[in-house]
Amino acid sequence: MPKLGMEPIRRKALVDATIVEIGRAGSLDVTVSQIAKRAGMSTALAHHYFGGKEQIFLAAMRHILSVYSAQVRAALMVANDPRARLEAIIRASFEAGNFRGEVISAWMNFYVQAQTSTGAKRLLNVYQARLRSNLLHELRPLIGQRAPDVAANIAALIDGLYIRHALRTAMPDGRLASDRVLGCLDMMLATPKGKAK
Amino acid sequence: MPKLGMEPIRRKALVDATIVEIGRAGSLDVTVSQIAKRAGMSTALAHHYFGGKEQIFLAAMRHILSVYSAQVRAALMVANDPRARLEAIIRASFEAGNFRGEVISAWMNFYVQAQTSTGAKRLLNVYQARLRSNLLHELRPLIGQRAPDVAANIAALIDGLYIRHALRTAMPDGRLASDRVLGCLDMMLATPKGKAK
Amino acid sequence: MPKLGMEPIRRKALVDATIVEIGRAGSLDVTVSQIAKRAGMSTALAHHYFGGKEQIFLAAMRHILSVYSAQVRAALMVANDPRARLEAIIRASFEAGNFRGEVISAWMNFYVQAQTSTGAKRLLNVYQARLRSNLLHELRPLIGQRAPDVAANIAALIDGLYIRHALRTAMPDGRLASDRVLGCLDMMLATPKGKAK
Amino acid sequence: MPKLGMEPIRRKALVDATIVEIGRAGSLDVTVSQIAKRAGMSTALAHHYFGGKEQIFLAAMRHILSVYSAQVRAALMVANDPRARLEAIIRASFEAGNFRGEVISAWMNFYVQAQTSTGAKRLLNVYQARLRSNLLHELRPLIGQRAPDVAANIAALIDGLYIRHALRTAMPDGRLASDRVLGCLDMMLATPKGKAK
DNA sequence: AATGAATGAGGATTCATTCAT
DNA sequence: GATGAATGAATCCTCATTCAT
Repeated sequence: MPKLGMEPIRRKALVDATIVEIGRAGSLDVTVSQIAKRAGMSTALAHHYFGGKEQIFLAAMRHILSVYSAQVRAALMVANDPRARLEAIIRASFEAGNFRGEVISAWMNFYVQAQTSTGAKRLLNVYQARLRSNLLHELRPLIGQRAPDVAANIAALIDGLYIRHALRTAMPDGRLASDRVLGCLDMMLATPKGKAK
Repeated sequence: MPKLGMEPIRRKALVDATIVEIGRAGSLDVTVSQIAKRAGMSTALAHHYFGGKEQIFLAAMRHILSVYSAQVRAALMVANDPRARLEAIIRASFEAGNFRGEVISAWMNFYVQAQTSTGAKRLLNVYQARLRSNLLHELRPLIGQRAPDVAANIAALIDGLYIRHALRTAMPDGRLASDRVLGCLDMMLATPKGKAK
Repeated sequence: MPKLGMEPIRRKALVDATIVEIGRAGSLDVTVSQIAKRAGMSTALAHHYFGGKEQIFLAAMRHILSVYSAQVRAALMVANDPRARLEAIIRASFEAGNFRGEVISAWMNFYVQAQTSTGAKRLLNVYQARLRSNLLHELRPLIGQRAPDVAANIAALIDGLYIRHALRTAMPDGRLASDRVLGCLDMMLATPKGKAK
Repeated sequence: MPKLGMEPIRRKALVDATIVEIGRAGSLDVTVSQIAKRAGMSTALAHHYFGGKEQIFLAAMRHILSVYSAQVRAALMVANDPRARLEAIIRASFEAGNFRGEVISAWMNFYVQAQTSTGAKRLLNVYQARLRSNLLHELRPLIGQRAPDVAANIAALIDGLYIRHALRTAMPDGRLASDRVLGCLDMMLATPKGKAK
């Protein structure tokens, strides 16, 4: 019965199961047992492949971030001018795949876990840095020195919209959210330096 | 040792201890035992006064929100025109008392807990609604119909800046954060309807 | 506010509350706190008057037994011949005041407590002995040597009917129960020694 | 140490340990810890196999009832006429295996638990119904319409003798007890309808 | 007489993790 | 590779009881 090359399959199953379970529970209070059961294996095997609970969580996080990254990259490919590329980055953040109750919940929880786990903290820092650098790269040609400031605003806005949906009052609507961010973006692009006030 | 009228004293001690411990741990994985010890009493007494762990957490949350509320109200008192009042609301959000590692951490955790606990969810909804209504009230005289949209942007921005500080990379700096929000606010106030894009 | 002669009032309140609470809970898993609250006083006072939980239970038991005793004595007063007196004893056992869900439950629980508490055991032994002696006293004139045997049967039958109602399937009906016992009694009285089989 | 197929072994060990411990304590105030220790395992494992304390108790009860059932069935096999079968049923009730201090104690406690636990209540109802139906089945050919009445008497008598031994004044003697019930039975069988009184 | 305050001890339950097979 | 077996440690919570006032 031992099959060859089971490892990647098992790992993937566990990562997927972890995200689902965190989403379902709405918190990191998810037992290895639940995860393993959903992934169709014993807890012992889960430990065997990942070494421990924290590492399972980290792998799940890494997965979410890499999916998000890939989406951004793909969107950037097909956009031609800076403004279009900014839009691509922003829309990718609220893509249907990411901007779902489950993933929002997992995301929030990762922020909490980052308080404790250096691994989680590092991953979130990578995410923040990458988002900032992506934005900066497209903003510079458009607004030069004001780019860092606007990038920070946009990034905060994105995260803020995420957290505001963590309460699950209404179904998350990615289109609405990215339109809001784009509205702000255009406003900032249009405002000449130091004009306001 | 037993004196009369200990209840409010004990409750306050527990609430304070809870916030400190959540801040220290960076998560809600705080035991009643830790809280009680820091508050200088037995776990049994903590249970006696609050009934259970969740209620202790809720009380801590309620405390944080009410402190914040009081600060907003106080700031609104001394501000005379709408723009000043908006500034007051925003600055209150990043006041030194609130915008501290500990409180930010507690805050994030409450968002997570809101996924599970209806009590926590309700409290956060109250916070969001109150912030929105405060902003709206001052924005309407200034920009009329655009007020709801701008209010949503500002609110998201505030929350986003909070979450961005949850990683504790640098000391949270309230001045910087509120300046950033104010910058955006002024930009939005200055932009005539539909001009951008 | 300290009133004179409160002691008997408080004790009675506690005993009554105990019986009610045991009946309500259907088990001895009743906290001193519940009893004290129902009796309208603090747990500390309950301890002050009785010294401890077990003693409160014993007092409740003693009360039930003494009420029962009084009923038997009263019934015996007005009965003139042995047969009538036997009927009086039996009917008293199933009197409405005793043969109620609550009391049956308490009764059952006292049997259980007798396994642990010598006090409870002693009280139940007194009850059993008194019932036996009462029955014997009336049976002897009627059937002489067969009296001990018949007394034991009747006693077992009474207890058996109690236990059978502990499941609370139907409302306990004292009339039915005592008719049943009386039916058996008359059968035994009518059967000449050694006739059966 | 871990071998396969431990589950039934562990469950049996726990059930046995439960009966012993209830017998020893004379009450249901038995901790899972005590039971697990006597069964030679950790409390965690006990919970793993049974899910909780109440279920352990129910399993113990079910075991006692099924042993009793088996004895009745076995005894019925070798008895040929109704009277013999009645005797078999009655003697089985007081068989040495059942009519022991420990089991009597457990039995009494189950009656108490039935006040709270629907599972326990159901099991005792099954016992009572089965006993009644067994008795009825044999009594009908002998006494026809009087069967239900006599069955109820016999059943109550059996339970009454059990409860009377719960005080553990003397060693329970099954022979004596069943002789007493048989004596009553024969008396009832011999008494023509309505003759007494 | 009466009580609010306080706690130590204990109990059910959960869970991550390890191990032998 | 895979798992059932097993547990130690921890956690929340309850409760009888004591004590100072």
